Amino acid sequence: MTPRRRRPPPRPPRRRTRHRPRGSATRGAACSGASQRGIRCRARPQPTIDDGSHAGTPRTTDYRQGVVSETPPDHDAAGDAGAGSGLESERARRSARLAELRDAGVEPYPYRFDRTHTLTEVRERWGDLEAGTETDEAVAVAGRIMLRRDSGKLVFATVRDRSGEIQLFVSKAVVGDDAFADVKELDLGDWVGVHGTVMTTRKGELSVKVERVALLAKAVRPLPDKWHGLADTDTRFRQRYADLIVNAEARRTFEIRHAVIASFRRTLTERGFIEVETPVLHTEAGGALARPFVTHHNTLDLDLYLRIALELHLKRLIVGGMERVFEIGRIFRNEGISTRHNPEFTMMELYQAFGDMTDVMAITEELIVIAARDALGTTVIEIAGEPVDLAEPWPRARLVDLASEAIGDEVHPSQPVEHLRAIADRLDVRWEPQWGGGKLVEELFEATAESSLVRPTFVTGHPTEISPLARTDRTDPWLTERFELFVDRRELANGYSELNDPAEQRERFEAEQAAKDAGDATRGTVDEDYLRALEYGMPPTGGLGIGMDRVAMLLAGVDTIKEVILFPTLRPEVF
RNA sequence: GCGCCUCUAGCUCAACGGCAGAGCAGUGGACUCUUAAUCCAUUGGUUCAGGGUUCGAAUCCCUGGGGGCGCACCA
Repeated sequence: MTPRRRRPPPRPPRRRTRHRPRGSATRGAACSGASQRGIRCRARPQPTIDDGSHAGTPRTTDYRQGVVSETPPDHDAAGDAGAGSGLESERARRSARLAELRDAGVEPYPYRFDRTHTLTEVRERWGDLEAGTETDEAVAVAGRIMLRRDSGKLVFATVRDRSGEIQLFVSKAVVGDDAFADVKELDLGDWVGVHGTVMTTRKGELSVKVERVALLAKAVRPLPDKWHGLADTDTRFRQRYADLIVNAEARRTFEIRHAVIASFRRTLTERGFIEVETPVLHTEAGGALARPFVTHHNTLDLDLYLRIALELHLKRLIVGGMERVFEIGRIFRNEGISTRHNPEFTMMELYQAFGDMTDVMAITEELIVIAARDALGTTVIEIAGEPVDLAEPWPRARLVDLASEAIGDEVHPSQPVEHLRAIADRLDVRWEPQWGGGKLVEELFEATAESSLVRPTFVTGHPTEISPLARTDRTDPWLTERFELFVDRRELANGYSELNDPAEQRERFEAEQAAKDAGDATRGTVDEDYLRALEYGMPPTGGLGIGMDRVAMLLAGVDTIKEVILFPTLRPEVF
């Protein structure tokens, strides 16, 4: 069992993403959202509804009576609102409670609350109090009410802040009748600020003995099931806020993601890299082979592309003498969506002057190993069910050798295309006539060898044809000094010795342009400004790109990119 | 884009051609040491939408919508 499987004890294992996509919270949300705007829930062709006058519509009438502004703030109204059930009556009941508070002169959405401790700080400081201890230590804490246990003249509530949870101990005898009644009116999901003293119960549960409770924000909408949380992946991603409230696994995943990115920044800064920010809006979409998103600037009346890579601007900075630069930024590719692909994703790219491919391979290993240590406290993770120690050296193998071995026949981009096409046909690999030997060899590699790369592996020596920005291999003119890092059959990183000869770069660009003109939309164009930059002289340089989402996936142990992106791209919800 | 799967109360799930149900949440009540508190009572449904088959449809068929998975594209 690896540490990353650690879960808070009281909860059962959260379901992994793919099982049972059940329930349809989306609809519920859609309903209430719509009714706020006076639109009838579940849009059916029913033209009499959308005129805003709901009085004659039986199904919408009853719960509407409870809505704040229309409700006389007394208990009867709250009672009426609570009659019936379902989301709308629940929202009405909670809203009516808001109105009552306002009427009583209480601001249900105060501006601030000064706390003395986070909940984990309380636990750290008083965690070893013996059972049945009362202290005079006054604290002010804040959090969301997650659970409540009501036993007559005592109420126990579990509140949670970002750091952790703690129990509130509310005694009628301590707070008085009125305040006790107010506490009983609190709902699961409400944010509260609490003044009290630290104590432990007879069974030893560390608690805050409440003296005063202030409502910090009312939850008008009920929380998902307190035990099962949300199961429907659609709802989890669309309503990430709700997912984060009820799903500890999701919170943990994004903590890991944060730790990984923070770790990268720290490591690179320590090694003399400067963090920069380059344009997202490009006039040419270069640096990778991918379809771009197109957008438009009105005043300039100019079509622009969202960047598909960071590469070309960063290398301009190497020309400018910045020597070591990196950027962690969002990239956009107008391609398919899958468990491994989101249209926008986060890439880290770095460039190091005076180095080559071997330097950036070393940095790749270092970055990921240190990130694992920082995020998980260990370098041992589980990949495809097997424990793998990332700290062990990662094997390196040439792409052509891996492909040849998997095929059982030597392949190399220098071979006649007919020969390579015949092998492709034999292996049922589909090819296109404009592909040269390099592209064919890459396709053969992907079809045969790639799926066996589970443990971290550097694949090196990609054909020149598919690597227009990488420097030619010093021992083989058909290949480049390039590597890709594969882990769990996924490409995680890509780096090379950067091509810095402006004349050769122009030839490569022209080949890209020709391929694009021939109909391959993913291919590149001639970037004249970049060529001009190279003409000023770019020192020998090693460059690297790492897909941060995929590193986060690897270290968080999740198998869908949507699990590491807070708000993944989805079709718009129908309200 | 193609194939397969899926959608039932606010949430988690039953019912699989014959009266739409449970747990949680909510509501009313009991309880001064609970831990998903417990106990008693109880509200809540256009079964994703539309059409069809049938005496009868949540269930079978068709169309549409959302989502998931696989393939393709890519990182």
